[in-house]
Amino acid sequence: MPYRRTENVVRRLAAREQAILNAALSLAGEGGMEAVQIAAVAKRANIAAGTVYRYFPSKNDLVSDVIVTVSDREMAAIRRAADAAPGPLSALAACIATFAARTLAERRLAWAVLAEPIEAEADAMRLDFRQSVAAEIEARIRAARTRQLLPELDARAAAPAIVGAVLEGLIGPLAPEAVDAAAARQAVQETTLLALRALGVIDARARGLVAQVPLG
Amino acid sequence: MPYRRTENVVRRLAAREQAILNAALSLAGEGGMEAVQIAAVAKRANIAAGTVYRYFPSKNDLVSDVIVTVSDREMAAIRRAADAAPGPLSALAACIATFAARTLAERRLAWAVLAEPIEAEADAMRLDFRQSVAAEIEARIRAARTRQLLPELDARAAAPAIVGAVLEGLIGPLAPEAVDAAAARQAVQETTLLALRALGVIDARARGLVAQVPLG
DNA sequence: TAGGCGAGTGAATCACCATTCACTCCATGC
DNA sequence: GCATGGAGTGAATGGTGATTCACTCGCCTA
Repeated sequence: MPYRRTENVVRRLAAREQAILNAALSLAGEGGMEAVQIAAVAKRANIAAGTVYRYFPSKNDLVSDVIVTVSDREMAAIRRAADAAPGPLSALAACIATFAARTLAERRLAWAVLAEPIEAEADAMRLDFRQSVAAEIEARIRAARTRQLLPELDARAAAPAIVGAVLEGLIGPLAPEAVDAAAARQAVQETTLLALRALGVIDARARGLVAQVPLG
Repeated sequence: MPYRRTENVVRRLAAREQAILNAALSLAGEGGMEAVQIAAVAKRANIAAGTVYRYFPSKNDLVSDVIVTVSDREMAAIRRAADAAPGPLSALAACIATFAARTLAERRLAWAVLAEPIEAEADAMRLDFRQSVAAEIEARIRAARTRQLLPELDARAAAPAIVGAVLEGLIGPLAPEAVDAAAARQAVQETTLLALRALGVIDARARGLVAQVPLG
């Protein structure tokens, strides 16, 4: 007769799955996706390599889950910031600035999850994430355009470009290193301004659109 | 007594090295860096795998050489286009548009050489390439700023962002596919306009700065 | 033309990791 | 208590792909 799952066991299983996910996440945050190796994840989660496979069918599934986890968290933060803004234009600004600030705050993880090419299967999740960010920006652009707050432009094409500009400008290999919090804040503001100008907002700074920079 | 290298031999050796480089380049252009495998390169160059190692100490060296080759060619094209422009602002526009157009014309190769993470050693060459492009753009921005043709901005930070916007907007995974030559031309123009607006050029189109789009 | 250098070869080796599986052991259910 | 389901283990396996090396053979020198 099959055993029933004790309350205790259920909790332990869930905790262990979470531990594996956390281990993978922290490894990705430290050394990029290449550091996410089953042996390393297992070690960090204090279990044997084989045990990982009791929770995730394959490494790809694990990596996918890591990406989805990060994606959900980040998208929620971005939407929250944008929704809290007083108008369409400042929502757009908040959207970009939040994405920029949080990305910069966790450079390595963001890079691993957004930019590093990986196995095809997990790659789909990464694409979803990028797509979500771009879609959100695109939606905010359209909202602003509807109210005549932006000049005519191709939102569908502009959104990915904005994502690229933020990533490359802030966490790409050529991006100037932000030494301290002030420098980081400054970099986020500059990048947001650049993005808004690209979309046709000439005087964002004067209008106070980039004043409120989210933490990270 | 060591043999001297006959004229014929020298030519054959050079030809073979070139063949290997070309094989690697075409493979990268078709399937990205992961397609650049010693066995595949050797096969395409009609030689044995071991022979590759008579010409390149390691795969990394081969990949580095591929990147340098592409980099030199592209940088020359970009500089040529910019230098041929009538003024600083149109030089800047030409610089960006040329980079964009040529990148789009060879999406896969450009992606392989500019964006795909690879082994650390070869990665240095890739960085050099990105750095060169960004530096060129940065220089053109400064030149335009000197003549008061652009508003105040941090050229050092803006240049990488422009590179990112072009890459992501044109050949990134989210970029709209350019179906035909007209669509490609259109996409390059849009992206260039976006970049110029980001830098504070409000009426680039009206001023005809993006009219002349290089081929590819 | 004989002798021998060194380019060319490609099967074997090495390294790196994901994945498997025969086994252990603890908690469950009677 | 005792039999047993199933989580946990980690050494062994397998696949992929770079790199090596003992050997062959064509071309150069004398």
